[in-house]
Amino acid sequence: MIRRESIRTVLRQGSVGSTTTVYGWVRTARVSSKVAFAAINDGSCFQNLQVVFDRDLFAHEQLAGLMTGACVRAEGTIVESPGREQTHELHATSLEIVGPVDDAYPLQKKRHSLEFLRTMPHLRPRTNTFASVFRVRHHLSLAIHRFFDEEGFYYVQPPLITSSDAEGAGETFQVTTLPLHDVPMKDGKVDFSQDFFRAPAFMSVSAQLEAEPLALALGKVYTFGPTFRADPSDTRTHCAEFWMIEPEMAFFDLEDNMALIERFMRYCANYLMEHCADEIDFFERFYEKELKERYRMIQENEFGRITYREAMKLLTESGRSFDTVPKWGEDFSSEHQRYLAGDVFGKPVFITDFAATVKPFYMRLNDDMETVAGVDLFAPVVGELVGGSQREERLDVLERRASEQRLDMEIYGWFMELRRWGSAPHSGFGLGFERLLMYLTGMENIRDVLPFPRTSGRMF
RNA sequence: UCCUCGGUAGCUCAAUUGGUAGAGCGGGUGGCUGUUAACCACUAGGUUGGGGGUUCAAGUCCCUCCCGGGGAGCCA
Repeated sequence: MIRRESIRTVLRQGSVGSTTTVYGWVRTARVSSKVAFAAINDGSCFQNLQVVFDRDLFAHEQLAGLMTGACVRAEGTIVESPGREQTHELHATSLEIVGPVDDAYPLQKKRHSLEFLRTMPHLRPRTNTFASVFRVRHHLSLAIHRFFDEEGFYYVQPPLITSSDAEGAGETFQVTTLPLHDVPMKDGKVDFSQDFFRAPAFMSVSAQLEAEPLALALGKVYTFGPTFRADPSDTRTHCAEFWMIEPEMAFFDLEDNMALIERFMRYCANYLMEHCADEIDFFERFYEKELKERYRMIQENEFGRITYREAMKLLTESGRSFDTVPKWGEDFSSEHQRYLAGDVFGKPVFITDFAATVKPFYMRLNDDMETVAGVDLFAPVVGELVGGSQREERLDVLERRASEQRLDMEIYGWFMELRRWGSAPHSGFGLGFERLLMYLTGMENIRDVLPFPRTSGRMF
């Protein structure tokens, strides 16, 4: 058994005068004639531990192993530090170079570009930036589970392999065991009866369709899992494999839905402020100067609220010349989103009651017969964070809208049956986990908040 | 897929109208009585993304391909 204390434990609970053993990776080392210093980090917290070496006790060759990136074990006494930058440090009595590095080690103690670090996903977690991102990612995940648990939701796990392409979502990855060099054909088409499921199968692009039946039995449910999109879109906010949170609630209308989204965002912001203070300080210093203002905006203010109709009016009367002209019956472009969330409101803003033509068939038709009870939450910088709606619970209306959008009713058979027997008003939303993480860390590329990002054309 | 900007030492970047490729960091060697991404001295390190072209002469101009950043479209 390896005996050691984490640096987090040493710095937060270690008592002066006690001895301890730590393991960690060298961030930087300074050797002078009488004394040497090494800052080591084991990932347990943002701070490094300063280890001090009396040069009378350590051979020159041994200290030469304290190169940036080397894994070391240090044993010693915890003392108060005379230095300004840390309250405590470790006076070493022994040092072992557990995993040495040579001069080809690519990470230096100075700052690297994010582009360079993207080429080495196996090493970049050893940087302040990525270790912080992944610690925040952990805490945000926990915050999400806690929030929904406290709100009385059940965590459900819909399948990742599905039979249907969720309406409105993007392109799918197909799952097959058919031999790609010799695909069986029948009547000029692929013979899926010979495939694993005896039918075409896809990676899930949304859990919503499967979440609805669970909500209409358990009341309030949420999903939190990976989602796969084969869109060729190459942008800083898109990824082929990402995580989504998709709550679905019986007996929630659109107002209830929005109130839930607001409580959710506030809970996450509060939780991270409490658990990731060092990381948030770091991100504010190096990545997003207004980061804490962003948190305050979520914690202390109601989000903006505006209908699609009002938003269109605002855009057309703004006097701005947009590349895409805003037009009733069409969706907002990203410059429209940026204008509304960034310039007009300066905080996240709900857009509600969209023209029915821009939203999928399952959103509830409003009494005006031309808008639907959908809601999008646009945030400055990252754009669309949340998309949700009150679902259409009236069978006749749902069937009419589905046929208007020329959907294959066979695939949606069971979805229709939910409305045929014991139908209930219900709502839900979907939230991109990585986009939320981007918003709350200030990172501006989705590839930098995923440990091993998968994007079109690149597996790293 | 389209538009746009870029690719120079391991990293971050310089290099005037086309005229001898440099610096800081990192590495090596030595020095320094407690440093804070320490400091001082010396040193090694380059087919300027690949290929082709113009020119007496190309990192610099032209063509083409590759790779990366940003934007558009689509979406979360």
